[in-house]
Amino acid sequence: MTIYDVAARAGVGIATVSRALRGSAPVSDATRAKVLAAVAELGFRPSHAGTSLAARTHAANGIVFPDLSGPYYAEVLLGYEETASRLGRSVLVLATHGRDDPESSVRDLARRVDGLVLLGRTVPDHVIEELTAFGLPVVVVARPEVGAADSIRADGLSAARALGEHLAGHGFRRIAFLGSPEESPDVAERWRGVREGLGKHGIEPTVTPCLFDEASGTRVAAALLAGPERPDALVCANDEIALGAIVAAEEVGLRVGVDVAITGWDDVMAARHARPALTTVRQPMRTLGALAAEVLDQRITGHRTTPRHESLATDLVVRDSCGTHP
Amino acid sequence: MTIYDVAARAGVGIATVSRALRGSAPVSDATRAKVLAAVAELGFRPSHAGTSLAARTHAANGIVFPDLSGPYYAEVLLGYEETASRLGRSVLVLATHGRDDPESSVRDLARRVDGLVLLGRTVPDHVIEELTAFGLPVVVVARPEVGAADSIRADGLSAARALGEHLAGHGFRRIAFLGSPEESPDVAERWRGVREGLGKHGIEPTVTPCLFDEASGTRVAAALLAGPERPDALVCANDEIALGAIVAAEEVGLRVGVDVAITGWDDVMAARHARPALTTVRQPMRTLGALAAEVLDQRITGHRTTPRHESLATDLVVRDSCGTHP
DNA sequence: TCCTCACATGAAAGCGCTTCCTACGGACCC
DNA sequence: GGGTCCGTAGGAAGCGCTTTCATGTGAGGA
Repeated sequence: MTIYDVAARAGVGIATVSRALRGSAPVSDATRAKVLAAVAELGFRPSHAGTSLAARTHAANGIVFPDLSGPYYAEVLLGYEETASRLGRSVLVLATHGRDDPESSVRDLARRVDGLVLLGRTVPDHVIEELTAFGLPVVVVARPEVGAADSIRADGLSAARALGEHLAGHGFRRIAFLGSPEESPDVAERWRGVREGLGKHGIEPTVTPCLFDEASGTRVAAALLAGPERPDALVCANDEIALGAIVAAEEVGLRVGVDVAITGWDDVMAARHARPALTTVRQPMRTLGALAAEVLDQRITGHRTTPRHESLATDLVVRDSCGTHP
Repeated sequence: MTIYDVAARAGVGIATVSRALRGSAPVSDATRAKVLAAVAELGFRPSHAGTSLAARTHAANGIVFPDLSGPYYAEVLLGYEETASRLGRSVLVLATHGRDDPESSVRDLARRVDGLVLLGRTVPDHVIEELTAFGLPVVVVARPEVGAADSIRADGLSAARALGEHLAGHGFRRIAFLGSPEESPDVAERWRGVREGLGKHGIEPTVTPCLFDEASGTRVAAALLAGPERPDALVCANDEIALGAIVAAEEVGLRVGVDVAITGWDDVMAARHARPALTTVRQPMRTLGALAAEVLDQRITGHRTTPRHESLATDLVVRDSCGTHP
């Protein structure tokens, strides 16, 4: 079932079929009707490979995740897919997690899409620079600006400041931050904001490195809470750490929100169902994904040629884990 | 940067380059070395469209979700992507949720992949039958067998029976099932199992239709708990409904696990962080995805031509929301 | 020494589409 | 009524690759 069959059925040339279908050049109404009738009768759908080869376009976007576990990325993907498909593009996903050669995987992916969205620390900067230099539109999400790539991020600074001030207002003084600022710019920003917010009240928080999962949260929090200078507030770099920390606090008999405040980041579903409910920061993840698709589309279609850098606001969500409220 | 450039650089014909790269025919060691050197120097990577057109293959799999929200599907996708990419295939995702014409979207997707995985009720049976009749390998997940498609599911029957018996053992007698069995075979299976488990103890549960989200869970549970014959156990078709039901119970001052038991299904992250922690059923979602990729690959490569139908075991996870345990 | 054969290689024909270039009419103008 | 121009349509080239078919080369046998 090729364009030749349709052309033969409609009694026209293949060029005309192509034009009628794509609207790339004027076709008389009568001819268009004949073509469309033939297409319908034959159930013709253009071969993607053929189109792709001839038109040098893929009608597809890629999206690269460090990994897909956790609710965070799923939401981003959802927003991305929704918008991309509305713009007529398919979505190819790639998770670099646990992959032997992420760079090569990303390069391969780059050969079959018109543009690429990269989330976080998936590949080194030089790979991104190469891709953009090659002319491929790239959008980085939750990652510092690099090369000619567009970038989108959630601005955590003001929310982190607000969080710091809020904790100080509750009277907490010995604040520990759980997370590794040097490993991720996002975490660094949160750390900085919290520090600034607390600084206004003359409080100097400490920082303890921690991986992004529950088990690490439990382990690190347990060590801190059993230590000599027990903190009275644990500010965690994400919700999973915080949920793990709540477990640790409960295990040593501390009342979360009373004896020790615990806060997270991301507002995953578990955050509002935890007891006490977790104070956290909500990120517009679906919007992040949708915006990435849009920004990428502008580049692909050539509607824009200068880099665009967007920053989305985040919201502090105060619940009970940072102290009960009147 | 095409195969011609490589051929010129290596001083051979393009056919030889193709053979050397794909191993489709013998090439002398010396020639192969020359070709590989040229490839490395030029940084050549074959055009996907070209390969795809000539070889009539896409080296890509599709996966179609009803929607991507919720932790459930993200895990399936993760397992799928991991295995598919290990098998050398890219993954194209499509979420039919909120789409004006899911059938057409799926058909379009089908034109650019070598095989397709469909989750749940994304498109009508006749579409699947068409696709398989056309020769496209299709695997359905969490959906009844259809046409020549392979199928993979999680067996919820025995876990549901166990759940029913467990609740009866706790002494609960007025059991309400929240979910719509007629809308989904999965839910029907859970309903049936719970009913059978309770039936052994002479208990006849009721069923109340409910959508798959928290808000619906809260609404339906609130109505039931305020009704004339207040149930003492709510068996929910998934965790989100159950988490919503917990909220409803708390709002009317009932102690979950004491005054009313509440159970879910899926074991999402929030289930173990809820207080009381949610009794639920764990499904091997990542394995489901990985198995789908493998089963699909066997069909694509032609290693298998007869349909395969797999059923994976699920586990009852007993926590505190169904009554405290000694 | 000549012939056969296996093996390695190149030329060329597609794969299904887009698009440039050319050709054909009919309408319009002088 | 003849020439010009515009709108429409077809022929054919080419996108980058795979693969068939034909050819050349050296090793081995007679």
